[in-house]
Amino acid sequence: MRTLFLSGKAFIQEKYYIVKNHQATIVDIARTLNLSKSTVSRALTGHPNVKAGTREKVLEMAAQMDYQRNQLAISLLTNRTQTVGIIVPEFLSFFFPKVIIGAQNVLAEAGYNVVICHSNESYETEVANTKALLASRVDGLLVSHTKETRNFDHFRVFERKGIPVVFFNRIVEELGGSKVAVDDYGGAFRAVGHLIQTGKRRIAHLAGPDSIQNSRNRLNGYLDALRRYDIPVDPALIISYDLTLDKANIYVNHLLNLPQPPDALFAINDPTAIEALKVIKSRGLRIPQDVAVVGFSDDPVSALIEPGLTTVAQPVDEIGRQAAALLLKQLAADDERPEAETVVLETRLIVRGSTV
Amino acid sequence: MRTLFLSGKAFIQEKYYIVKNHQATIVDIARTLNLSKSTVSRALTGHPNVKAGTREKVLEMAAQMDYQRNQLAISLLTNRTQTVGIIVPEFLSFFFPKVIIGAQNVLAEAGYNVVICHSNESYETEVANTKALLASRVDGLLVSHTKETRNFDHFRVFERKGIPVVFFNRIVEELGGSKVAVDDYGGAFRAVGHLIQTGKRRIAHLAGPDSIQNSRNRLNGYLDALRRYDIPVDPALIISYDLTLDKANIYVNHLLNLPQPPDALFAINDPTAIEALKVIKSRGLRIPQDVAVVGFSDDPVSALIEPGLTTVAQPVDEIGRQAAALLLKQLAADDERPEAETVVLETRLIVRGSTV
DNA sequence: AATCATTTTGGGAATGTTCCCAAAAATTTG
DNA sequence: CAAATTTTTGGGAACATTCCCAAAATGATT
Repeated sequence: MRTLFLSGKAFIQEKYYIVKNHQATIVDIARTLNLSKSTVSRALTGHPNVKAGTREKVLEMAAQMDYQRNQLAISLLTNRTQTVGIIVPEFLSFFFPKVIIGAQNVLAEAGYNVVICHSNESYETEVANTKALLASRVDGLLVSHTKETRNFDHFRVFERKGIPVVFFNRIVEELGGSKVAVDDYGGAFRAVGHLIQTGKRRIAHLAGPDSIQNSRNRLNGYLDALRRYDIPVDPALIISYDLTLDKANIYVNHLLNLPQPPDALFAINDPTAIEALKVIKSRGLRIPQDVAVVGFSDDPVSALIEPGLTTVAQPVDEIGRQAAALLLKQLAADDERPEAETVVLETRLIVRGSTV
Repeated sequence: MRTLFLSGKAFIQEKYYIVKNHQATIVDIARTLNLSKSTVSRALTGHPNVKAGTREKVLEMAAQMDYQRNQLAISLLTNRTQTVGIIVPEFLSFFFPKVIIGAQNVLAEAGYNVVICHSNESYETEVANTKALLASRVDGLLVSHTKETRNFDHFRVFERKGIPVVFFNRIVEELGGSKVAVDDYGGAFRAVGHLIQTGKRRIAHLAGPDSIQNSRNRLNGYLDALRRYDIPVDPALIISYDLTLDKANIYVNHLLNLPQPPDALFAINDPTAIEALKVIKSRGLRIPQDVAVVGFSDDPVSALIEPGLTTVAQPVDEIGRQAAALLLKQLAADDERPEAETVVLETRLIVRGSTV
C-alpha cells in the first residue's frame, strides 16, 4: 500500500528491504493524487494557474506526508541558496555573538538563512571555512578575519566568482567589497585624551596584533592624542600582543615592574583591560589614583565589576545590521554589482570608576 | 575563446550577454582537457582508476579555474549533506556559545559542517528554524528549546523522518532521541545545603519557567535540601520567572520588601544572581551577612565581580562535546539507529564571597 | 602476433525541483 | 452548438555530481 506513495528509487527498494527515512517528494504527492509533478509544484509554490480544489488537495496531502521542499534541488536549479555565510574569529566574548544576532535579524527579514563559521583565530580554519562555504554555494559572505590572516587570497576567490563579501570589524583595506568599521582612531584619541585630562602622563598602550586594522587605528589614535598634548611617546610603554589573556597578565606585570611604571593604561579591548584591573588590584595599587585603565568596546561585564571600567563603546549590533544591509544591497542587484561601500560607525567614551 | 571552457547553459548565454560569475564545473574541466566528466570526477575524488598523468592535469586545471565542488549536487544525489543543525534559544550569555564550540570541534573532526540557528527564545522562530533545517536537509540536529516551547511536534517530524535529534541542556523527557543534561537536582541540592550550613534559614529561590526541565529539577533540589534539614518551605519565597533580567530586578526587590525577607537567595542562573547582587548592594545590605546569594553555571563574570559569586559549575563545553558525540553515534549507523542514550554530567559547587 | 588480463576512459541514469511549451479541459462567445 | 478563448494540466529539459556498466586502450603472456 505504502509503496504507491513513493518515488522511483524508494519503490524499488521497498521490494528488497524496508524503506526507511524516505522524505516525501512532489513526485510522491503527484502519484497519490494522480497528478503530474508540474501541477503539484505549482500548487505548492502558489502559482496562480491551479484549480482551487486541486491546490487544496495537494496542500492537504503535503501536510499529511510531512512534505518539506528540498532546498538542495531548488538551489541547484536556481543557482541561489538564499544562504549567507558569516565567519568570525571567536565567539566567547559578547562582541561577535551580538554582531551575528544583528546581522541575522536583517538577513532573516530578507529571507536569507545564515551559516556561522568559527575560525577560532586560526588562519587554516578560516581558509577551510571559505572552502566549505564555497562548496555549499552561499550567496554572500560576512567576514571578520583572524589575527593570523595576512594572506587574503581565499577571499579574492569570492570576488572572482562574483560572490559579494562584506568585511566588518576587522576590515581589509586592500580588498574590494563593502566594509563596516567603527571610528577606532577617534575612539582611541578621545580615550587617551580623557586620561591626559585627568592628569595622567605616562600612558601605556597594550595594543593588538599589527595584522588587525583596528589595532593599527587604535594605536594611531593613541599616538596622535599624546602628540596633541605634547606628551613624548615612550616605545617601552607600547606593547603589541596576540590577545590571549594570559599574555595580557604577563605584559601588565612587566609594565608595572618598569623603573618608571605607567600611571595609566589604554587597552586594546575590554577583556584585556579587565585582566589588567585584576593584576593592578592584586599588586595593591589603587585604581585610578596609581594606575587608571581604559578599555574598548563596552563589554557588559565592564559595568558590573569594581571599579567600573571606562571604555570606548561601539554600536555592536548595528555593526551586524549594517554589514547585513550592505550585503543585501549587493545581492539585490542581479545585473551589475553596485559599487562597494564603506560604513564607519561612531564610538563614544563611557567614563566609569577606573579613571575618575 | 573562453566559451570553450564553459558548460552548456553558460555557452549559450555567452552568445547573448556576457557570462558572469560562472562557477566552474567538472564538465568545464572535462571540456578543456578533452576528457569525460566521469574521468574528471574520478580524478578529483581520488578514485584509484585514473592514470597518474591525467589526475595531475585535472587537478592543475581545477586549481587554475578556482574549481570548487558543488556540495548541493552531491548532497542531492547522496541524500546526505554532512551538515548538522544546532538550535539554541540565545547566545549572548557565555553558555551556548561555549556549548556550540565544544560541539563544533567534535563535529568538524568527523567531517560535518554546522548550521547554527538562534531561536531567540521564540517558539515561532524555533518552528521556522526546524522547517528551514528540514528543507536544507541537515543530517542531524542538536537542540536546546525555547522557554516558550510546550508543543514539541516540530521535533517529532525529525523522528518520523529518521533524522536523529539530540537534546542538550534543556531536554524533553517525553521525546525520544539522545539527551545530554547536567545534574541540576544535585547541584541545587548542594548549593542550598551549603547556604543552610552557613546558618541561613530563610532561603528564597528565583526559579526559571516551569516549561524548562532544568528549572523543575533545580526547584526539586532546592525543596529536598530544605526538607533534608527540616526547614519549612515558604511558598512566598519561591518565585518562578521568565529569565528576563528586568523582571529579576523587580522580584528581588519584592522579596527584600517582604515582612520577613529572606537571608539567602538561590538563583536559577548566574545572570539572575548577578542582578540580585546589584539590587542587594544598592539597598545597602551586606553580602553575605544580610543576604547570601548562589547562582548556577559559573559564568566567567561570576569570578570577576565583587563579591565573587558562589555558583554551581557545569562542564559547559563538555555538554557540547557529548551532545555531538551522541549525535555522531546515531549518524554512524546506516542500518538501524542505535538506541537513544542519556548522559548526565556532574556539577560542582564553587564557593566565593557571596556566601562566606 | 594473437589472446587474455588489466587499466583507463566514456556514456547515461539518477537525485528533486522549476519552468517552458504544448496538450487537454473547461468556459465563453457568436 | 461550433468556434474561440481561457484555464488547467502534463511532459521534458536543466542544474552538478556520482556510480554502474560497457568500451577502449594498454600491458602481459603464450
